[in-house]
This record gives sequence, structure tokens and C-alpha cells, in this order.
Amino acid sequence: MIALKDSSASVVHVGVRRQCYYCPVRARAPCGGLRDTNSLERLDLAHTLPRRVAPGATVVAPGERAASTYTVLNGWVALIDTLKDGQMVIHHFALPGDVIPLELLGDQSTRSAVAVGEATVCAFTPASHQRLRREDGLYDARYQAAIARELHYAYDHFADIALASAAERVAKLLWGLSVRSLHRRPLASDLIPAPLNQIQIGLATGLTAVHVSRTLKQLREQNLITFEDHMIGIDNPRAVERFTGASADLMDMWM
Amino acid sequence: MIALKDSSASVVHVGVRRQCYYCPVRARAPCGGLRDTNSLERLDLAHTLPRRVAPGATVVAPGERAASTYTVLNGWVALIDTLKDGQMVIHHFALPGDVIPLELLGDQSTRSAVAVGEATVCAFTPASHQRLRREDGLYDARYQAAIARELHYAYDHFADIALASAAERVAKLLWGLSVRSLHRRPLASDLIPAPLNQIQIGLATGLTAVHVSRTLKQLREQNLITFEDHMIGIDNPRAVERFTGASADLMDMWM
DNA sequence: CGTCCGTTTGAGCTTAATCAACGGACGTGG
DNA sequence: CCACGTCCGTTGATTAAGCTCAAACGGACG
Repeated sequence: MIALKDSSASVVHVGVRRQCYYCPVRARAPCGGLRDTNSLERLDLAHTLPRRVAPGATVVAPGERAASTYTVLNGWVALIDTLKDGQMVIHHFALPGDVIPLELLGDQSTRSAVAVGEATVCAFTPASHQRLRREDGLYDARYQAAIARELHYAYDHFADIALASAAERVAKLLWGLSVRSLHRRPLASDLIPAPLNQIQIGLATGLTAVHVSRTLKQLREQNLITFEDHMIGIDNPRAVERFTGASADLMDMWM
Repeated sequence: MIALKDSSASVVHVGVRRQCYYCPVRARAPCGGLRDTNSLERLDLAHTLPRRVAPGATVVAPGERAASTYTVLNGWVALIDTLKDGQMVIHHFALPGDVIPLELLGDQSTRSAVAVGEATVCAFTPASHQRLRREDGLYDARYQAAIARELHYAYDHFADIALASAAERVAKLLWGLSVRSLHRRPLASDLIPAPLNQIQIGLATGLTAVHVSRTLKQLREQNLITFEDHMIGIDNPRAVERFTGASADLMDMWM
């Protein structure tokens, strides 16, 4: 197994050039419905070769200057905040097709992006990104939408942490990840691979790992959600939706 | 005293047209350093007449479609989230010169913008905003920066709520508001007007009003911060900075 | 075979919520 | 003018949610 520490050392170019055009997966995400071949080719030329990132390696290091505009092609990337005293928070998990909204941030930032499991990302250099946005109105609009989605997501996440109980927070997180991972409403029969561990669930929900363990047990016993062996199982989708307060309209955003 | 309930009824056009050019106050905010007269005039022509909003009246109602791009000219505007069960969170206080980042959000949103105290806002229509951004690269860059700042702020706020104690949260909020309000580091002698009450501090920090009261008492007794009669007093700036972990680089963002 | 990491479980403690009562400021209406 | 209700802030007593500390277990891996 590859276990490189340094992110630059873990750069590997993989051979999926042709099908990688900014947003390979998500139908409604930045590139959704990009049927115009010219646009596609312009995108393809503008971004860098896909880069493979080892588990735990940084895609963007903390304080790294606004390098490029990254997009996740495969795997999950966590957007992490590390405070002075070493405490950490996970703001967001970027799934395939998601933009990593870090090029917006200044260089004194404490945020970084780290691969959870193995991930592949591609990037636009600032210059090519600028040009692309100017020349391709469709691209620009989609990029704007992606940023808006990040802001929207950040607000949702904040409201959850401020108001919801531990069980609700964990359920919301796992439900949200399931929906975004499947691009549809999960079924009871689905087993959704999630390269997470309980520590990371804790960082994303503002809970300790110990309490996450207890909370997962509780969710399991209530036949809502199971999380074992890096797989999410939604035992009872309707009950989970009710429990988390997930609304149909909000779902649209993430599918 | 004016006490209009309906936001549309509270629309009053005030006569400060000339000096209102998107960002009348903040030096580093969207319009900072806009010395080019052409740009100024273009901005002036593009936005609507300033509108006065009564205390508690909505600037943008929940679910209101992405109407315009609002900028606060005077007073404070709270960005509020109202959940189904009626619980509320305040994500952010927009101060004079700040953009209200709601035109980014969809129409099924639960967020709204409400005047805290009396406020004045102006707006760009979507069309004129689009045109302005296309034609004025400087404006576009500043707008981008404003959005980035909102995202940045949302992440900071999240990290605070997830990790900090009640006293730290309240202190951070009041310190941040003071810095943004003064555009400089507060001095011990400053008394900063803040049209807030303890309930709103609670909504912004994820605490109950009762606990905010106790927390303020504690901060007062420790000679850190006083909050009385809608005035913030930073008793000991250095100690507050230490206590909240406010760093010099982060300050730059808000001054 | 030992070590390390992630998870589980228990016991006790801390923080902040909840419930409840009270007082002052302010506005309203008699 | 005073009586009343409402809103906001304060304080006390009690409760509950989640943290901390501690121990133990299993699997992965050297």
C-alpha cells in the first residue's frame, strides 16, 4: 500500500485524461449538462493532469498560497481547520465532482485539504482558471454555483452544530454523505462505502470520538443508521429523513 | 418611533445618493481604494436608491428569490436561519460596507436578513450586478473577495462554536464586532455602540439567553469585556486578544 | 509476538440547558 | 397620574448532555 507522507511526493499522474473534464460525475454540479464539445475541450486543456493523493496526504497545505482551483475526481477530501492549540475541525467533505473552495482563502489561513482514503484531484492554475471564467460564461456560472453551494453548506453545517443533538448531527452527516455519494435518495438495501473513521466523524460533528461511538450505537439500536467497516447503511430511510429533518428541496442541492 | 412591521412598508429613500457608492465605509472592503472616478460613477448609477429598514424588519425574507445584491450602508443586518421548529441561528452580522451574501442562495432557503436596530441598505438588481461584474474587473475582483470573506467567516464561526467555551464564544463575537465596527484594534477607552441584545448574542453563539447573561457577568468580573446598554467596552484589549486567540493576521481581514 | 490504532464501555465530572421567580424599563390605556 | 402588561435581563435550583479519564479489546502490521 502506498503511504507517502509528503503531498508533493505523492503526485502520480493517472491516465484518465479524456474523461476528466472538471466534473466527471455530478449531473447538476459545475459541469452538469456540458454538452457543447468546444467547452469540454477548453476545460480539458485548461486543467492539470489528474494527481493521485495518498490517504492522509494534503492536497492543499495550511497557509499554502491560494495555489489553484482543485476539483475532486475520486475519493474524498476533507476540508480541515487546525487551531493553534492543535484542535481540529472538519468543515466539509468534498466528494467526486466537488470543488475545493480553498483558492478563495488567503495565505495566512489555518485551513487545509486532506485526502480521506485515496483520492484523485485535478486543478486549474489561477491563470487558466481566470481565463476560463472570462471566456466561458457557462463555466463561470457553474463555478459561482459551486461557491454558493459551499457557503450554503457551511451555513447548514453551522446551524446543525449549534442546534442539533449528537445523534442528529451524526445522522445528518451520514445521511448527507450517503445522498451526495449516491446522487440519489439512499435505499434500505444500500451499503455506501465511506472512507471515514469515527474520529473524523467526531471532527465533523464537534463531538469526541468516544461520544461518536456511543451515538452510533444508539443509532444502530434505533434501526436508523449503521456505520461499520467504513460502510454506511441507512436502515430506514424514511425514519432517518424524519429524524434529521432532511427536506426534499434541500436534497436537490446535493444529489 | 417608527415601528413598521412590513419590510416593504418600511422602504424610505434617503438623500445620501452621492456618497453612497457600494462601499462607503470599509477601506479594504469591496470598494476600498476605488479612486477611479469612472468606476465610482458606474457603481453609483447601477445600484438602487438607499432604503431604510426599520429595526426588526426583513431586508430579505426567507425563501425570497435571490432578488438583488444588497450592501449595508448604515446599521447592522443579521443573517438569520429559521428552522422548521422555529429555532433560530444568527450566522453573521453584516456591518456597514458588508455585502449580504444571500443572492447566492436558492429560493427554498430558510435564511433571511433582518435589520438589527435601524439600518440602511442599497441594492444592485441582478441584471445590473451582472453587467457591472463583466464590465468592471476591479468591481468583480472585490465582489469575489467579499464572497470569499463570507465563506472564510462562516468557517471561523463554525470552528468557534464547535470548539470554544461559552465565554470564549461571546468574547470572540464581541471582539470581532468591535474590530469590524471601528476598523481598528479597540482601545480600553472605546465604547462601541452595538444594537444587539443578549438574545441575539445567544443566537449567534449557540447559547441560551440565560447563559449569555451569566457569561457576560463572568467576562465583566474578569475585566475582559463589558456589554451594557447596547455598548461594548473592551476593558483590556490585550487580555481579550489572548483569551479569544485573535491573531494579528486574522485581524487584517476584518479591519 | 508485541505494538499501535481504532473502537467500546464504564464511572464521574463539567458545562450549559431548563425551569422558575423576580425586578426594572417602557409603553399603553384607563 | 397610576395600573397593567410586555420585554429584557438577572439569579437560583435542578437536570441532562456530552466530556474526561481509564481500562480493555480486536485487528493490522511489523
